[in-house]
Amino acid sequence: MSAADREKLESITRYDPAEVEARVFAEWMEGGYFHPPAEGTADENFSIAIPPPNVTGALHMGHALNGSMQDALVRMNRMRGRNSLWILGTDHAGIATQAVVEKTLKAEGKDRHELGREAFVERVWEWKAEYGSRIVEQYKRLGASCDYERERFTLDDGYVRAVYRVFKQLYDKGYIYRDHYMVNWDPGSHSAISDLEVENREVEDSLYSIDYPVEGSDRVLTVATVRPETMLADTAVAVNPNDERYADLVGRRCVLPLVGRRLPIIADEHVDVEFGTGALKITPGHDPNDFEIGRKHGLEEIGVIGPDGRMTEEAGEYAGLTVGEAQQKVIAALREQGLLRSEEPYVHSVPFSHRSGERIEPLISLQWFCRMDELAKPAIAVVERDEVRITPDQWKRVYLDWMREIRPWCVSRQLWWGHRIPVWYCDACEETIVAEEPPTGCGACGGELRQEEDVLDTWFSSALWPFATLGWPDQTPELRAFYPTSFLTTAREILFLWVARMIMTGIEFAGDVPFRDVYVHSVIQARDGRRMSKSLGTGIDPLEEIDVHGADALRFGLLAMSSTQDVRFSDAKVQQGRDLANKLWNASRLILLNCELEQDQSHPKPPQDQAPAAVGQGTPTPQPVLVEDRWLLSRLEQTIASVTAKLESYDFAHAVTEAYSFFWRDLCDWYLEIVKPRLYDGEPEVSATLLYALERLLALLHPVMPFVTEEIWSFHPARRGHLAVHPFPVADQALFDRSAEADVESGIELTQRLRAWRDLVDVPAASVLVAVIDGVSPPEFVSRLSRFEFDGVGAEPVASVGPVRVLPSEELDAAAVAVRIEKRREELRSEVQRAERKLGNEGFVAKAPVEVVEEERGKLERYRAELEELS
RNA sequence: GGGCGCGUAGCUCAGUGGGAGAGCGCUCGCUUCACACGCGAGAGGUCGCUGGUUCGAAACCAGCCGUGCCCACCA
Repeated sequence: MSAADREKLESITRYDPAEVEARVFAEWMEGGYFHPPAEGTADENFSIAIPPPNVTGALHMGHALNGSMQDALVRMNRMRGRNSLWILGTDHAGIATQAVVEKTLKAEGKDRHELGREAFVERVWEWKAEYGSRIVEQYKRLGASCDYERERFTLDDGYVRAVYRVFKQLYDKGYIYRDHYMVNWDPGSHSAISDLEVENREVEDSLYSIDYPVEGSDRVLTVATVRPETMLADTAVAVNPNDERYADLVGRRCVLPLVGRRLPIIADEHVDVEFGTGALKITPGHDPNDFEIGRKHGLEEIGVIGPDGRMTEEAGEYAGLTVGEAQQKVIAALREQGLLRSEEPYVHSVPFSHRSGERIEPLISLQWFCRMDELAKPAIAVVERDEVRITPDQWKRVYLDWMREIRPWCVSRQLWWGHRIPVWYCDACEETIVAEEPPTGCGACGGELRQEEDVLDTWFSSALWPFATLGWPDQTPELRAFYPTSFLTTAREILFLWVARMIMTGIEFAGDVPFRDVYVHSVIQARDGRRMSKSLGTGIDPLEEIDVHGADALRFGLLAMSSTQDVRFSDAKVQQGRDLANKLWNASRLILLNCELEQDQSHPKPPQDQAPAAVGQGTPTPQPVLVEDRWLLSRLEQTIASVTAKLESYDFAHAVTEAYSFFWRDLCDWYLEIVKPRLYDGEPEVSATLLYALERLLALLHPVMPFVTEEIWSFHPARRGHLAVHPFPVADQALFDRSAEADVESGIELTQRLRAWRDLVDVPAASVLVAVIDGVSPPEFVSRLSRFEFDGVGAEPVASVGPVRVLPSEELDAAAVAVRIEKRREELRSEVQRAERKLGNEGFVAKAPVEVVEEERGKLERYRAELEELS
């Protein structure tokens, strides 16, 4: 070790992530480790496509958790020598990005219509150039080992080609079509949105009952509605066909109040006899159910509410009013005419735009749709057959249930920022042309063409992410080497929005599923159990956590928190991660400053050009003789086996806590304390064991805590290259040693009993007690770590702790000892009672497995013997 | 309305048929030559409630109470 390194290790007693992280990350980038060659096959390689964050986004806890999981797996596989690609990129996020830029325009006192489409889009690109890489930089802070050289954007040129190719092919297959249909109109973004972008919220409204006079009769039909203003667009009244009260009215007409239109009275199964009076006003233009009923019965579709959220000319005297104003005016008019029968408070669920937060206005408009049923079929089959495995498996059923009920997808959006739909219209001959490249003129009449104004739903392009990022539709080397990807982690909220659609498009266009494994991770909630959300102000900023505690601490904490169920964010877990990083640093200082490799086994620093994956493990496998060394290595190898298995099965929380407990308890609390005298003596065998264990432990932890492990590794005498590309340890079963484990663990147990005994009889911590051993001597360390000397002579013992007979001494207070002994007797009596009761149960002895019964008998015997001794 | 979860120590959570666990917090004791972001020792739980299955239940089953999420076109 160089003098400078030694000086650093000696002087820095607290790990400082802020000093380390940027420097280490730069070294990885310089090494090019995250940019694998496009070689080999997808089966040999490992790849993940990151769920692309919005360009407008900032790293939030969901990204951080998701990124920690993905990075752990990518790093582990990279260390195994596989070509590992984690592809990174951002989503153009149509509505969100357009909204951001519109806001900056507004601040300048302009709006996008003044600028015009072209200039506006130009403006958004400028915004993207300036701010679009923010989230990518934030992923670097987390330590994410993405391939930053292959960064993609859903609107870059190649990606647009993929989107147009897919659109065209779906159109040619007849899946994509244009129709006047009921859509979710979002007045906030002035666009249609898909069903999946709608969230229902409970709202308190008023339920109005209104009398519709029946034509040529003195009867009335009383209908109930929460939206009286839509009555202006009513085109029928419906009753249930089995409703005898109204059987005679079906086929007749009633008169629409305020408007005077004659409305047919129709019969439809949809109407609930029990609800209200059993009569339902039908507004096909502004209610999704009524729309269905209207199409079934061939009713007229009238629109009285426009895309601007105001009443249209069709609304007559109400034209120009907002929906709310119109409602008040309609109610006032009805009340005046005595047709308002009642008004009562009513709580029901109402659709809101997930994007803008505004209340959805259902209305009929001309939109592009994609029918999904045929695409869904194979996507259902692959999940049924587990060719795409969804974990935890309850989500498999959720996926399948949804896919089996899938409905057409409204893919057009009335925005300017996005993939402009590749459709051209000829006004001269009414020809519609769908093409991947802009056509020069109308093929039929040579007339001028104008392109569709609408853009595609953002999710239409993200659905292609796993293969479009690899260069599809070209048959690129990347596509061959990394498709299908290996794995996807996701929040469940985008299971339908994104995951299902990737599976469908992957099968249809890339010829295979996009990934083999989907892991649906839990949601980290705010500390108080509410949702983390910007608007609620409940978000916790991962970057602040990184600033304060370090990226490794946050990563460890998030993985430790993660679980199959949702959990509240735990500062304690992040702190545990920070403490772990610090302890790793300090334990490593102790080891590195006191251990040396045998001369001929140490290696020079690696040449820069050395192929890292080709470098094997640096420290030679030790051949330990002493029981504590064998114990440590046995525990180490078992931990490697277990942690690896847990990472591979996405059980991150248990993986990290198990590694933690091996390191903290076994290595630091026990092994290091046990071997300190040998360590300070410079004994070669301890050096060999510790350097070996440290190397393997650092490698094991590196996927979870890459920075601190890499930093420590830079001081390790066996280092030949970066840990990021160091071989990942494979458990060496030859080092498993059950008997060493049993011996050391019983020594540990005895040490703890002796320490507890001392504490309870109030012996000063520093004083050494004298005792003799009755029977087999425990391992050497027991005496030292418990501050007992086992070579006493003469005197009558004053107490027994296991095989240890404590001899009298000045520091021992006889009364305290007596109290302690009585306490132990109590414990033993209760244990004996419990065991006797159990063994006295005939059913237990007869039916429980033999080994369980035997174990119980053994315990009883031991307790009785100890009790005997104490009497 | 349908579906899926959850209810275990003061807090946040593990634990899925054989004597209740972790981290944090709390108490007591330690300036022990890696670390006070540390070391040692403790206290603390009728495992939501009620029944059932079993020799044995925190775990399995049923019901109830509480709580969270997803899906759904009753105005």
